[in-house]
Amino acid sequence: MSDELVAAASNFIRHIIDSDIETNKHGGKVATRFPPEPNGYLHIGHAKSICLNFGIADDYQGTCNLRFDDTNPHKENIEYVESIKQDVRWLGYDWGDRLFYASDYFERLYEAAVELVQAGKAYVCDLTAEQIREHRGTLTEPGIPSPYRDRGVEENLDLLTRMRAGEFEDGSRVLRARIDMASPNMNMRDPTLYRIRHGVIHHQTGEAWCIYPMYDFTHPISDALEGITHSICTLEFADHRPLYDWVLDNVSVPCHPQQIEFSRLNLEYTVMSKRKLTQLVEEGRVAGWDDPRMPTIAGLRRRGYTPASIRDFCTRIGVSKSENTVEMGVLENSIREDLNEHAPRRMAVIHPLKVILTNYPQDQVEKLEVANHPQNESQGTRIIPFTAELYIDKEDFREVASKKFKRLVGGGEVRLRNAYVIRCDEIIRDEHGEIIELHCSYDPATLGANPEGRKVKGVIHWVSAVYGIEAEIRLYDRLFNTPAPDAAKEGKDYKEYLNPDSLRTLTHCIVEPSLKESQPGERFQFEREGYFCVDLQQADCGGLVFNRTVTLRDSWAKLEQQQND
RNA sequence: UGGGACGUCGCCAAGUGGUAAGGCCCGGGGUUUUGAUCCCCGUAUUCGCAGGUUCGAAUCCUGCCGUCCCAGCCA
Repeated sequence: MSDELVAAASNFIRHIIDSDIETNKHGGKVATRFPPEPNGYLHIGHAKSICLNFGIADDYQGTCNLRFDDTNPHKENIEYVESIKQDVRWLGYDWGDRLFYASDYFERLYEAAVELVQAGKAYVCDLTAEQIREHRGTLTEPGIPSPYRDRGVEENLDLLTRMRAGEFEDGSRVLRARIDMASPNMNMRDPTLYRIRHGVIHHQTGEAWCIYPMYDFTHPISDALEGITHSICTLEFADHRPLYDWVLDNVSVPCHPQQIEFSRLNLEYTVMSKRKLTQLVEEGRVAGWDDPRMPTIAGLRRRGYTPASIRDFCTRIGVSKSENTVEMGVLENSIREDLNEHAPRRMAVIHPLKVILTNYPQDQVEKLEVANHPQNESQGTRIIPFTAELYIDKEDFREVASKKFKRLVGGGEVRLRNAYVIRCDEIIRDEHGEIIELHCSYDPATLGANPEGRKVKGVIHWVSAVYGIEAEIRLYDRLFNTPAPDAAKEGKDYKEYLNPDSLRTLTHCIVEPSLKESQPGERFQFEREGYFCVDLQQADCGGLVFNRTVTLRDSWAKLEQQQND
């Protein structure tokens, strides 16, 4: 994290913490937590929360716990637990010995429930889920009390004990808080505290329990038991804060953490809800949670994003309470900035077009020593073989083109990057008129020197046809073709906006020979093309596979686009 | 029509009564053997709207408008 120059932006949460420290509200301590539910993989929105919580802990010499909110064994599993730990660690954060599970507190949670019952503040309710819903009222009408609301303490205690003992079926009873059925806040209309769940094996507690506490009961108590000072969550929990405070005010806990809500991240051209991401995975719309098109941490990692770039992104987008949708350009800027500085340059031809240098000795090989980074000598050099047969990219040749096209045209000259200036003398076609080869001549005086008496503007990349190696290159684009797939029009499903061209796989690309030794996860800039990384899962085909992380900025493409409009 | 929150440049976002930071995007110019990078320069007389208080308001008050969230035995 040493090269993070971007200072942590001022935000309203830090203001609150500053003032709490000033007034010694929590004894001057700062303790946060990141509380994921292990029911899916982490995504870039979670990264925002991770950076916020761990970042605050770092900056205030406080602590940040990793706590799994594992109160719903139906949806949770150990694979998710492991992936979450891996992703948080990969992002560069360390929870030290402060790894917790809400399930660590099941016994104490149960004691707290007993305490509420004894105080007449909770009761066992025999209504069905549907009846409870009917009794709850609506947004504009108060609810009506459950017929079981005034059960005696002893009966409630007995029933709760038997719920725990497994005497009742799923759905037959719940424990409810006794608060206010007429509250304008739905969350306060006698919320459910415990439900019965037989037959599920919890990934941490196994079959020890058949009743499981609800989030609204678990979260405040877990926070308090861990001595959390600032319990940061997203906006949709703001309505739950009165309940959070009610729980802490009505059971015996060591402290009363403060819940603060901020707005979650939305990103253009993707979806962020766990439900939708899970659906994309389960329906095979993508290749898995780590598909490079996914906004998951695992997907971004496989795409080639660095932890530093994601942290940088998170500080750039800031933290506030307003609804927001961040443009992809911000994320792309973060990774480009990192990779521009750190990624070694290489040459790779994505759409090969053969070039034969007719005046170059046909069996000669020149070993050109080339810089790995144009602005950073410390990255050293490498050797690239130059031969009479080369490949250039089809996109870099046009038979005829306007003056604006600064690449190779029929009869014209262009600079081969790090090598000679060549002239296109002849265009060779197959029987269908398709261009299959270019015959060119090179100017021997132009290696590391400008040609005499003329200016050659264009520079294109190339790879020796003799020494180049074949590779598969996967070009990724946005997953959806509309900026807000979530805001789908009436009757439209977000999946209808899936971009059919989000992945283009090119199998016969030619890359320079030095890439043969590259390792999974290694990142490069393919000059004039973009940033690529060696696929983490490459192996299926035995060969080299490169994923395009992001293109280079391309003012030529922009110009051409404008001309076409 | 109940409750909670939010509205500052195309997208984020500072600003907390003293005269609109910054980033991304965008436009113009320069350097360049990556149409990349880098470097300059430019981009809100105005803060959802309307009133009011004040010498002075994005910041305070009143009213209005718009957007988001809430009726799981999910988190």
